[in-house]
Amino acid sequence: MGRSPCCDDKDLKKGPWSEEEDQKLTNFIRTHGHGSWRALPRLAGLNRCGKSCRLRWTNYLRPDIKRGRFTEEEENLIINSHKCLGNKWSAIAQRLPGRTDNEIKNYWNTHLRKKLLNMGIDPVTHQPRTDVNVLRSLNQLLMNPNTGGLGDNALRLQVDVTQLARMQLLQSLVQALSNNVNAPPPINFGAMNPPMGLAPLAQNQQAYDDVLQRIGGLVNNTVPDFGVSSQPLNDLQTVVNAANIGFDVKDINITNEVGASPEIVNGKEHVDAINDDFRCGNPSIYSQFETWDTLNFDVQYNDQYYIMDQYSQPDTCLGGDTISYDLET
DNA sequence: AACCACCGCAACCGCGGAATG
DNA sequence: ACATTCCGCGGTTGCGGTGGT
Repeated sequence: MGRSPCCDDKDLKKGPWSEEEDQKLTNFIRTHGHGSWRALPRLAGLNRCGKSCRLRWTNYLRPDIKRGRFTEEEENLIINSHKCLGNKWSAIAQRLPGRTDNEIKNYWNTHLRKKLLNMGIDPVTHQPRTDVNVLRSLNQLLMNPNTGGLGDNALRLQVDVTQLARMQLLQSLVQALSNNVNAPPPINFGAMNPPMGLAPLAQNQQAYDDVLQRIGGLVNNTVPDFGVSSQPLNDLQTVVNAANIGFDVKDINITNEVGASPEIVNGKEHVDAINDDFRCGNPSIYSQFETWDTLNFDVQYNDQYYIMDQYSQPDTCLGGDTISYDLET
């Protein structure tokens, strides 16, 4: 019931589109718009069903479609969006101008899924994989003499396992902190880097990069609720303490470059009530977080203060969107 | 050169829900 | 309120290209 008989006609052509068909479809839509997809094929002189025409147009012929390889930024955006939205390809596509849901879906299934699996991350939950197969392969690598037995690989694996345990501990910790129903959602750490040294940032490029990456990782994999209290700040500090990164979060604020007047909440500058309420899991307000919002972190490290700026994607923004950051003393 | 396996991608299929009568 | 039509979405398929043997 309620099903379209659209493609029942056995005389309708299926399969790859010819250049002539593409031309007919493009010309018709440029002149008349697509209107009713069902009526379009007849009006345009095409022996196709409306559904096939719509698909060909939206996935291939549309003039604003971006071709070519996905950039690293696009990859990150897809992964971050997938973390929050799951397989909502059309919703994800809205955040990548010029990319179609079909293209993103294909790219996910052929590249990104495997990439995450290779990184030991479950592409469904975006959590570190702890399933039997992973443990088995870890065990095999540890025992296999061809991989050096207890050589470099084994040591690296030990570090991985330690990191895994550390992450699970941290996640449990934050979970416990979030028992209050009014508390923000638990923070998802994603993959963590090995602990950094404590050398002064300015004299240690690696440490500097690690802090950037660690903060980026924390925020990037977090969709913090910057709600009407300073609770998220407390939570982030808790995380920072637990992760033993070695700096103090002094302030968090969001500024907005698209016209909203910042307001002060508990001494913190916020964009507005809607943005403050922004959180993962409520797609209806995703679009409220505007273009080029900036997330600022003031941090203290070895008695020095740093200002961390994180810029969102140049589109609507999900929490955790990050493409670049600057560190200023 | 021939065969095979794998991969990437365009296109199809079927479902759910909104719109319409 | 109900039946029917239409659209959009996510899952799946199958073809063509490519690389390995």
